[in-house]
Amino acid sequence: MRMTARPANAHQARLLRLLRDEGPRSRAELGDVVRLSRSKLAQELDLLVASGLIETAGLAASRGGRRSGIVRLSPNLRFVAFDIGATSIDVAVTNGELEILGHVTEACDVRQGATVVLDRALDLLGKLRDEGLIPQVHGTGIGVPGPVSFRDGMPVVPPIMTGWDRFPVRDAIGQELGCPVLVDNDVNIMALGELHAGLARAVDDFLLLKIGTGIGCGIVVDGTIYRGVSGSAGDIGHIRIDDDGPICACGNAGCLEAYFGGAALTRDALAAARSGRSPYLARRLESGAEITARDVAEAAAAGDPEAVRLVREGGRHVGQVLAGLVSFFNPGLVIIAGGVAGLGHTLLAEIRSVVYRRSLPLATGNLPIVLSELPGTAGVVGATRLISDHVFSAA
Amino acid sequence: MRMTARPANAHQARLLRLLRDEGPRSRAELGDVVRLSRSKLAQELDLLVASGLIETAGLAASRGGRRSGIVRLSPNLRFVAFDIGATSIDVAVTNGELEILGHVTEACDVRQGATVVLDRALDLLGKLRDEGLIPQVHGTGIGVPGPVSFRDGMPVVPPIMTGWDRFPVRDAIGQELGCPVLVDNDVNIMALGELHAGLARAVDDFLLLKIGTGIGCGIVVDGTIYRGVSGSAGDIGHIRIDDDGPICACGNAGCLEAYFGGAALTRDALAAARSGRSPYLARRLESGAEITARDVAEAAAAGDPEAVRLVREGGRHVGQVLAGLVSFFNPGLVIIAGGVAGLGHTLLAEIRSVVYRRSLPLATGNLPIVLSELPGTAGVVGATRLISDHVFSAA
DNA sequence: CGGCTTTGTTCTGCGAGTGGAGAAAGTTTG
DNA sequence: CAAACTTTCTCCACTCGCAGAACAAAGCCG
Repeated sequence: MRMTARPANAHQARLLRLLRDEGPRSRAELGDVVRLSRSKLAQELDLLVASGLIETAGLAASRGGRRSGIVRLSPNLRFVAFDIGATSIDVAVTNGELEILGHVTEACDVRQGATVVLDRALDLLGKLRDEGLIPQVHGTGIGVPGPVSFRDGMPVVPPIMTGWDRFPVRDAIGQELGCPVLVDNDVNIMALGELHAGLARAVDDFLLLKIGTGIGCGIVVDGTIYRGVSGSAGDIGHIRIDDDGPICACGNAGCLEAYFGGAALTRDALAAARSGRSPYLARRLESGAEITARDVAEAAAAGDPEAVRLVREGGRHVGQVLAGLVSFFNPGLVIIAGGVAGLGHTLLAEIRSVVYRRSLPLATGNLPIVLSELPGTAGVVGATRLISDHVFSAA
Repeated sequence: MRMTARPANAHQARLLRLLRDEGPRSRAELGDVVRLSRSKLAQELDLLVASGLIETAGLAASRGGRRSGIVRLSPNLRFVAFDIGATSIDVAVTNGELEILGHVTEACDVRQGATVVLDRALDLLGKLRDEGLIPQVHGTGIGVPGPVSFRDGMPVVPPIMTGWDRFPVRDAIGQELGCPVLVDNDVNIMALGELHAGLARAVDDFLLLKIGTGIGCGIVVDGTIYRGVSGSAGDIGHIRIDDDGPICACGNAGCLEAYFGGAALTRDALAAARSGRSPYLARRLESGAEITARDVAEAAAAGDPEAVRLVREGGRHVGQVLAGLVSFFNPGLVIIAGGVAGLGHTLLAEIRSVVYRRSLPLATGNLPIVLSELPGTAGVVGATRLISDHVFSAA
């Protein structure tokens, strides 16, 4: 009876994913969902119990006859998530149902390089382990802020992750933790988080727009992440808005990120503070504090007109790009997420207004554009979803 | 022994698609490709022969021992393609291997409405039938120039197809011809044509950019057409290029189609002719001829500077939109097709230049951008591919 | 308590598919 | 030209996955 067992066939994999997504279920209810004979279902469940992946948990209420036995994922199952952001690390541990049991966040500059940052992440995991939360790790999902070769489990020519290019993240962490590991782009794992626990649960094709230090887009086609041929799909930060816009770090002019996103917003906010156009931000600057995107959000919430104008402008530019993507991709849902999503409804209203005006009526007719309802957890949930999909699949 | 048989299981379907794509094959060679025991393979092939879908065709050359029997798709198989364009109808008939046996084209304005245009298409099919090319029709694929509800087999709120909205094209033609019918967007079927017979044969994820009366984009994900949630995916003609560009028929300003595409190019060519900026086009206009996109192509080929400038400008605008799509979608190939593709290498060079400059290096690093090598036939081949995939699938 | 319903378990049988044994057909070698 | 080897085809027995029937166990209801 090994605990590191994998499902032996597609039926077992299906049952595990069902128990993960729907929680404990009686054997009879499972029989209603999966098209299997009662004998076959009982046989596979018995094998899963014997393998230690699931266990029995008493009897369900009667449905008019004999009470059916409940099964659930083993409470000893643990998945680990590392969500590496540009300026932060999130580490979380979940049970088999992907419920977060422990979650720590720490500021950390990704440019310190792969070894430093990953060591820090492992330290944080050690803290959670010390709390006794982790009898054993069954899989680890990792998100990093840049393009990833999913097949190789490593970043490829990432623009902001100095010292990470082709570092074998998957293999290094797999060695360290002795469990299956998958690595993906941080935006992709956020999209998976929304697919698992957020507003996208019933949607097959959707976009997740993440506006933070950078601007990226997670693409879900038919319930699975679309990564493109080199793993860079969704990298929309440098889509052109205007030929004579601000110069971008990438060398071109008028990129979306040159207009909006962490650096651009800080730049504009600082200018507004210095010129005095924004009294709120000017006071902030005088008090000696650094001006960040968060301050703009507060200023806008406080009604500072220049801050509101900045957010509106940003929303307009994001909307212009998103409108094109909606026409092209015709998604069933668009979710706005990321640090700057704290700018909230002012931003959302502006984005909506542009998209609904500029995209095809057929594409926008039934298209919700919403803010993420998973602030801070979409990434880690998505990371565990990624690896659990892998672990809960036929060997 | 019915000729309208369908494969009875997934094995038979697989074998039929193999014979369609690779041509006649010996039983022994088939055994090398499909993972089936010799006995099982022989059994399924015998069933297919009995159903009339395939037939034996002599013996293959020896591979060192007994000669193996060759099988091929029945030469009586026929697929029909209707490729309805904005201003033309193409009707073609193919054999089971999707080789074109007969092909007729006729100018026809799609705005005459569904019944008129489809009757005309059926007339043209009648001509081919009179030539004795069509013993029986096993399936028909139809492409139309507008968004389609693939599930319902009908156009939905198509902008340029007056009199077609929700007309049950699939069911009407199915009734008329007594065979399976599928309807899709004309750009999607061109993409399928490239996937079957063109440069995209070895590529899983690619874009087909069609520049004609309108501008559209076929999206292939993992070897299958992506249609979006309402069937309008790829409708990129109204993506914004500039806020203060020409007013578009859609009501917004600065759409791609307002800059380039059939109507815009004709407009600009006429202006160039009238103003005398283009001597070539001016002569053309004086001779009483109508000025069309084709004239611009000829003028550019003849070295008329203003015509060349028009093509370059157009290519630049197309490239600006395509660059964004490439960053977002990260395809493995981009094919440029459509009537205006006659503008050829001038256009292609300009598009390439913009895309390679403006898209992410990771996305463009190994990205061929090429002209279609299937001038005039991509649509009809794709239409028959669409329906043959359906007919050659397990019932 | 007795009949009815639901659930769990055992057993038999079916159909798909594999792989081996030969027969058939060709090639190569002495 | 015959013998030996190779490849292909056909037939058949056997395995495996699975469904469904039959039966046993457990619970509801009057």
